[in-house]
Amino acid sequence: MLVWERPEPPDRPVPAPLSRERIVRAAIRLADADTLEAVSLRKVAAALDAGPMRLYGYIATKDELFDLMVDAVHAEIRPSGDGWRQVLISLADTTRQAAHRHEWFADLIGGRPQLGPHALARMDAVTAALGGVDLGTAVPAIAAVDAYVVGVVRREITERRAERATGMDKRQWQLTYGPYLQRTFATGRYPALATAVRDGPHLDADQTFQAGLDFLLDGIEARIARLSP
Amino acid sequence: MLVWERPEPPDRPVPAPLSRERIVRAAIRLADADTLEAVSLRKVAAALDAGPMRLYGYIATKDELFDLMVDAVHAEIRPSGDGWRQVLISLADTTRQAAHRHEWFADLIGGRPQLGPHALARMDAVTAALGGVDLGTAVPAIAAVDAYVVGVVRREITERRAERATGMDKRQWQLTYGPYLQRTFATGRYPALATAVRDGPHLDADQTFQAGLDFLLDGIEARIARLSP
DNA sequence: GCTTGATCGATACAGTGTATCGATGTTGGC
DNA sequence: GCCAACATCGATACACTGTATCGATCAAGC
Repeated sequence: MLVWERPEPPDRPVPAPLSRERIVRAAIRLADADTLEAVSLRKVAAALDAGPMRLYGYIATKDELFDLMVDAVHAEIRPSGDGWRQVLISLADTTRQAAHRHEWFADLIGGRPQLGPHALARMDAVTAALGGVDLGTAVPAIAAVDAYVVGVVRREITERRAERATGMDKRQWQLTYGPYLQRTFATGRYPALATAVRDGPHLDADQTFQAGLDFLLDGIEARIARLSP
Repeated sequence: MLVWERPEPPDRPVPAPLSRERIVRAAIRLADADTLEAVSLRKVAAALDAGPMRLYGYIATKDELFDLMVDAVHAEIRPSGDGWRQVLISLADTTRQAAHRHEWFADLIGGRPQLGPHALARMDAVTAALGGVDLGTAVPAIAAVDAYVVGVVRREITERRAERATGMDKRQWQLTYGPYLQRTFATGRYPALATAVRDGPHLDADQTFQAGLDFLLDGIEARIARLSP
């Protein structure tokens, strides 16, 4: 064959160079589209036209990939506002919104040390914004809001999945879990809970989130007021 | 061979009858001794002298086994006390203690709907104990405390594991993560966080937990006082 | 006593994370 | 310019996972 007739190089001549960022983005795409369990090193590698072992040049282990995914989400969390109260509200809100955008975030949050650059940057921003508050209050206050958000986000995502697993809306969910709950409530074993469910407030997710956050912030406010009258 | 010389039946003549409870106990033993990841259906079955598929007569799926494990832990959580504040403190404390006894609990808590009999019984007991509080406040208050505890417990167990992974005590941990943190702090990228770590309060786990819980309870108390002056 | 039916668990399958190590490409020495 | 030594990379392999399948096994009914 004549050299000048050499066929075109294949469509993907040189495999696109990999990077931690590309790997993390591919993993997040997989997790967003499905579940965290859908993220396997093989699938991530396949999405990048690479063999599984290729990834190990960039990440040491699958857990490290998860850590990087979590830190990437922290980059999306940018609390802002005037005054400590608004900043903490914003911290809670933006974290919650990020978890709603990336449901798998709820599975990882709080489960690994958060020492990535973006997580630290977010903590730094919040700490700076609370500059007016004495550190003895600010530090536990931030920790408390963080913990509360972790718990709320997990519960919310869990409930959302349960609803989605049975049908699509809340009506369907009640139809599926209803019989079981009806039966167990009918035993009369949980009388207080039954009346609370029947007569108590029927708050939606946003309202419940706000109510708990208000408790927390009111408690913090009381302490601040106590210290600087 | 003569029939009356028939050898003794094997040491385990009849395989011990299985039950959900025995299976769950075996799984919890495995998880307590190691990690949740150490719980595989094969190992659980082996601990009960059974083949893996034998378990499927009692549980439908591995997730269901996890749900049962979580509910078994809920049976250990028995909040008590006089007055709504003490009951909520007890709810938080006993939940936290259960998580410290079963570290894997932190991996599952909040991650699945908690509709098992013991979880419902615990919720019923708490709801009943808050009988004196108007339902519009009691329901979100319980939810908030629950969420807060979930977040705290996850953070605590995560930190404990990180410490244990590097050595055995906090000194070792600082020696290992120290250089990385020192380097990142030395960049000056997180000035507010750096001063907070340097000058802020050095609370231990118990104190941080108490501080956040106090914020929450003070906020709840304020609302109760506002409603019934 | 034989057939039929149900039950149970050994085998098999598709998938996982990652250790190993030979093929490959690159560089240094002469 | 050529070859050898070295480093790098990723295909193969391994041990393990949850669980579907379905043939062997045992009990019931006539």
